[in-house]
Amino acid sequence: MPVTIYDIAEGADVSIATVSRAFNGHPRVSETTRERVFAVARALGYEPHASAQSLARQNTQLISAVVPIMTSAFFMEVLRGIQDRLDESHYDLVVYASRTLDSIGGQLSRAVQRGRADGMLLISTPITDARVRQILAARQPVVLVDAYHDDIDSVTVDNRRGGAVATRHLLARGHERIGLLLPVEGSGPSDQRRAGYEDALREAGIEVDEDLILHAMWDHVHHGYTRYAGYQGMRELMGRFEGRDDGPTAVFAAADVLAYGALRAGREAGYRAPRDIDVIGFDDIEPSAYAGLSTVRQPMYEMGKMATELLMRRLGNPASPAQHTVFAPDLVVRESSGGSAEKLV
Amino acid sequence: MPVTIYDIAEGADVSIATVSRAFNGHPRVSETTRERVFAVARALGYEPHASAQSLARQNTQLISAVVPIMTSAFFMEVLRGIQDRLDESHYDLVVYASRTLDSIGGQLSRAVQRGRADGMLLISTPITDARVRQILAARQPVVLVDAYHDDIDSVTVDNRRGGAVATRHLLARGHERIGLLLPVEGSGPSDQRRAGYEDALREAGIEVDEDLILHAMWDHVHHGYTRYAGYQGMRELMGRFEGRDDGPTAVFAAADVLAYGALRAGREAGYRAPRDIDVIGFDDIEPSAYAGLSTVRQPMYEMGKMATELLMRRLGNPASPAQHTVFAPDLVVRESSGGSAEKLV
DNA sequence: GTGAAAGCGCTAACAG
DNA sequence: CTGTTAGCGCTTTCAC
Repeated sequence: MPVTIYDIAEGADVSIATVSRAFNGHPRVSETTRERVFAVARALGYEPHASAQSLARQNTQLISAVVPIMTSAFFMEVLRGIQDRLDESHYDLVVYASRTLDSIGGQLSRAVQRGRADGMLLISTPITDARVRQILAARQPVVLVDAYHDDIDSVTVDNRRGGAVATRHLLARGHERIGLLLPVEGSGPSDQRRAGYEDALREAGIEVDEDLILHAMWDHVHHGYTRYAGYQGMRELMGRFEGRDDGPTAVFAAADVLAYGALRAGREAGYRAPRDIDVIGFDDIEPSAYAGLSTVRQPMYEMGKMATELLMRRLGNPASPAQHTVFAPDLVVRESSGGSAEKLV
Repeated sequence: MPVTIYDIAEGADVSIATVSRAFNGHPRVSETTRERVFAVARALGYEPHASAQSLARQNTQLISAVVPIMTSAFFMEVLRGIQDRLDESHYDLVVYASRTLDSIGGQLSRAVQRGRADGMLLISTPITDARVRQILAARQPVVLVDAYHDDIDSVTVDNRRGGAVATRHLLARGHERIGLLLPVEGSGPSDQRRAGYEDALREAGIEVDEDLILHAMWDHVHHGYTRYAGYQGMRELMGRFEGRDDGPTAVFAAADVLAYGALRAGREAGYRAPRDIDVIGFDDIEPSAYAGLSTVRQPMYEMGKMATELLMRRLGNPASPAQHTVFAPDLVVRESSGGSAEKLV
């Protein structure tokens, strides 16, 4: 039978209140009783019951993270950051990983259940009005990562600037016909990346050509954030310029996974990057280093850490106005756009 | 103020017991009152309080997973399997990711706290006697993944056979001097992989040469499971045969990350795989496909799923004898040992 | 400094 | 079919 404060109260000949105080470091417990309590507790192998504490204290010491699992490589890095910050706290992490972007609503509902967690981290979760209501109704502190809403704390990378950085790199390499591969329409971050792409082109005095821009129409459940979507997207893009001489000489894929698929489609068509076509992605997930993919890096670890930091603060101060942290993206040049391959592996 | 069963009992003009019964699908509640209860609950936006339920029911509907975060790529795949199985249940997942293999004890302690979770998944966690005691004392169902102990359910891959498979592949490619790169000594899985390596050599009538075998002495906190350890290990190995002509013509790295480092060290020394040296790893984590690394694949997704399945069963039947599931490893030939590179990306 | 007692919100006998 | 009541294990006033 598990041992409770009653057992140790009896053993130490004090009341359960004193045991509780002793364990919670309450100042007004005499040194001698405190020691006696601890001695008995140790002898009996006592451990406070988490659920009972949660109920009495009205908090769980749990924070939850909701994440679409197809962003796994991205999430792992963010998770490292979360974990590092959490290690300094007394919070544990419960993970709600949804298989598709649409089932994420269900995971969210579980995560916001009363008494489940004290706060919530939403990673790469598209924020619809319905979800905002759900979140607000839960009266739980929330921090968004890689997503944005005016009224909710968020940590993002400057996607627009990132899009521009990627595009400028390609422009600097002499390209003027630059394809843009996007996930399905309506994703906040990728809309921004597109805006950056257009910014850079206009800067360079180049007109935006819709023929060069393509939204994935595949893998809708993953909102087009898959290798397959990139593969099909690239084929489609190449198909548009079949037999013409004004096809793209470079491609900016708005996510690394899209770039992987694009590289493959290009390869199948006989194009090698960067010999025949330059390719750059966005994210810099782990495999990209091995694939030699040029990309725009999001500081995922830092984003996770910062998001957790913000959440910890908000836990202590729920009323303060929403805070938005924006990280700067970094250009990472690898062989897919002419960089040296020597840094690989 | 959050709404409780008392509020909805009052609103529906029944007792709290009836509300509780209605929500728990108890058969003996009349259809009419049930509907009335639900109506009021919906109107008031009632949601049961998780902690209160946990305390009263003496279970949390939470299962925990303890994992060393440096096995992240491995873990992500396992996590997918866990999540898929969990989606069919009413359990949520709390993740204890430790930064080093040594701090895993602390995470374990948090995970086993009374009232925290109903069961536990230990991923790639070395099982010492002290930990076994800790686990047993917690009286929590536990399933090990990628780790083994007689008295605890486990899901593993046949590491010995995997080691033999990798080695035989190299032997079949004509190699007779095969280097073996291992993490620090004493890791269960890698000891088995080494045993398989020796099995294969003996089968082929080749004597085991200790000079060809090397334990990482770097990155002790990660028990040598890092790229850096592989890098240094490979340099050390090459150093041993400096100026001799009996150096290894192939290397079996007991983990993919070690292989990455080894490839790099080889490259720096002017060796390219597979032109000058064959390299094969173990695990088949995601980047390996991009790196073109031949490897022995562990079915990580299936292992996660199976482990969760076993845990669910044990939750219902705590007393049954420990069950050990062993998966067969798969050889995956890629360009680092002569396979076609066309499948990359 | 310590104890008594009233919750925290829900479940589960036990009655009826 | 439904209500009463006693917990689940711990925290926290409020007294002394």
